[in-house]
Amino acid sequence: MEEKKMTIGDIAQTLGVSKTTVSRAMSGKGRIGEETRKKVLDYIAEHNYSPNVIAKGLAQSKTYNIGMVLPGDYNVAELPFFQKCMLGISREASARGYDVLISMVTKEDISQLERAVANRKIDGVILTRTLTEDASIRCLKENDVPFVAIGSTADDEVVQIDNDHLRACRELTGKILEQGVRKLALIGGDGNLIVTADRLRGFQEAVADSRKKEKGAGKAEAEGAGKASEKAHVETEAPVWLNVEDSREVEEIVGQLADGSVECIVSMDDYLCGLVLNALQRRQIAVPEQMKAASFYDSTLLESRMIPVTSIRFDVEELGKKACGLLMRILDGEEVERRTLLGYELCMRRSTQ
Amino acid sequence: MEEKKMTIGDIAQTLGVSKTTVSRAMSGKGRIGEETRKKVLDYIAEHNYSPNVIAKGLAQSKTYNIGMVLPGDYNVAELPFFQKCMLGISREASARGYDVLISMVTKEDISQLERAVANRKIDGVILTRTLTEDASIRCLKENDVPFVAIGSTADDEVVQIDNDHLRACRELTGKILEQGVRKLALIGGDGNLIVTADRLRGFQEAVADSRKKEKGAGKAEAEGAGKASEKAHVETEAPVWLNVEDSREVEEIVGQLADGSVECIVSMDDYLCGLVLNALQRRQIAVPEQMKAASFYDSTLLESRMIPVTSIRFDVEELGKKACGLLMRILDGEEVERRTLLGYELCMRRSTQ
DNA sequence: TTGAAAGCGCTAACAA
DNA sequence: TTGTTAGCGCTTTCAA
Repeated sequence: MEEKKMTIGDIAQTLGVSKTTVSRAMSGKGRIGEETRKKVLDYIAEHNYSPNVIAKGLAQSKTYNIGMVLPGDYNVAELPFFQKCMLGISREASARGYDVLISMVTKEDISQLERAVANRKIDGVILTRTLTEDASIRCLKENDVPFVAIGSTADDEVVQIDNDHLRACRELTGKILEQGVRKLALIGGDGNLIVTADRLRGFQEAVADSRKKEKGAGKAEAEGAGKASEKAHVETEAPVWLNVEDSREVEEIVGQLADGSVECIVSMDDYLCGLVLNALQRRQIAVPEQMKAASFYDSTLLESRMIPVTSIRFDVEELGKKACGLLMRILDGEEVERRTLLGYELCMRRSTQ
Repeated sequence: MEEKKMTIGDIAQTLGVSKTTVSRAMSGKGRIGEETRKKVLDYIAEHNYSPNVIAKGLAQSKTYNIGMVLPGDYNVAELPFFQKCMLGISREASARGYDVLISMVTKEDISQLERAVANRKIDGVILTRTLTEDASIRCLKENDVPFVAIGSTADDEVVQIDNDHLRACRELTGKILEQGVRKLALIGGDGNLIVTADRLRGFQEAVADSRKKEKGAGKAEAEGAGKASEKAHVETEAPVWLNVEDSREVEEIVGQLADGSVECIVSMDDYLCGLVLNALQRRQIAVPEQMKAASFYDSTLLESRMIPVTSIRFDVEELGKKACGLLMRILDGEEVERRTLLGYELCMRRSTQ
């Protein structure tokens, strides 16, 4: 009853041309008279016909769908990161005539992705995070499905894009150290994630850097001050906890740190940082006077907190967009850069003053 | 190079049967000899062939995709609700052989949904929220796309499913009133959302109810107490703020309420409640001693807070699953109930003690 | 510049 | 019980 059921054949018939002509007019491929072309396009516009993408896809062995792989784990999935990323991807895909199909996977179960691949429902895939031992990546490679990974991976064959977490964490840590804070601690989540490892390295590099500088300074001083510098090094040795999951663990860690052995706690995401702030508050430890805090992502999770929290901000929507753009280029047969690093923004706030 | 490119024709040929036979063996439709059937299925299993769903779809005018419509607004999209919902939907869909295609829409721009519909990429749609003036609903109706709405709407033609927010809010409010709290306030977000209206009504009904009871009690007393009861009524008149968006507004509201005119603030979602707790903390108002607080959703947003917050918990994954189940039944041509109300769980916690 | 015809991989009458 | 034959709506050689 709608124009909906109109086909390329109907148009051809009423216009007295062949289906081929109509097809050509729309795609712009192949020679076609400017006149007839206009005639067809006008008709199409007037009756707002839109072609059946499924049929088109069948003929071209394309689907005009891209798959987006999301974590299906309970707590992880809630992070605002994935939603923002989805926005970027879906906008970019939409602008290019693609739709986004989702597959929610866990470390153990990637059946949704496997199904989408086996059913040939997608032309390519965007992974929204990477694991050290990534079943999704294996699946995609085995089936020759083009994909790009948001996040980093050691596998050089993988087209990957991410914010520069290593540098971000190094700069953040460095800035805090520059402010005169000596004793830092780092708390992070899943150690299987490559970001976690990257941030850890950034953190450690900054700490080591500062130690080196002090050593230099120490040496200069040492000529008059003897062993004083020796102790400074030790103090810069920074404790790290990974695979931290719930508030119980955080409580315990904060308990251990609160004895004055540490001056600033860097958390690897806003959820963890929230738990840290919470634990501190419970112990009546004032931020930033008695303990400083810094975090990653700068999401709404911390927005509603008492003190503005020093944080790294990533433009996640842009990340999603760029990732999608990369995938599109791959689908178009272009060669693309294997590794893209996006920037970040350091937001120094009251929590580390 | 993979078995991937195998078609029903190849199988038919190597097995010396017709394509129809293979098709029948797989679908179970039409008569077919138990023997040949087994032969075909065995072959398929052995070579792990999986049929081309696109081609199948074209032949049946089906896509085996359902659309999921998500809010593309910035702050809203971050709510954990949608992620959980997505999990439920995608699990159920997957189990039934469907994939999930996403469309992110805003109040002004539903172009992604329109595209998916125009391109016939989806067999049906699940809306994850409803607006009073809903462009998505209009679009779906106009194009005869089957859909179910998560959330409520006045439109009786729409198949809708939701948790019973009205009762939930009424019970929550009632419980708090029963505890002897007199003066309540309600803070909510977008007044355009039907849930907002429902919760408001629940709140007001509970307040009115309690007033009525007091009136009854008041009358009994009145014989000896004169005008005392008169005042009690006035105190139960509860202030309501809707369309509250950011921390600035919340700060202002809490400032007004903190003069002792109100004993408990009910927030319509965890984000708002977080802002309220924040504002209270800033003013050194102790929860629950000086001000009680209650919220909706019981999400991780509040999990990392000092005090456990009284809240309504909804099983959102279940909601998504059920919604998807409903849609599947509609797609199968079944008649389904127009309105499904799911339960909730009242979690009374320290914040209202 | 245009059109006819053969597919894309599958389903579904209709025969056999 | 099985096979034949048309399609589904579009693209794409290959001729004209």
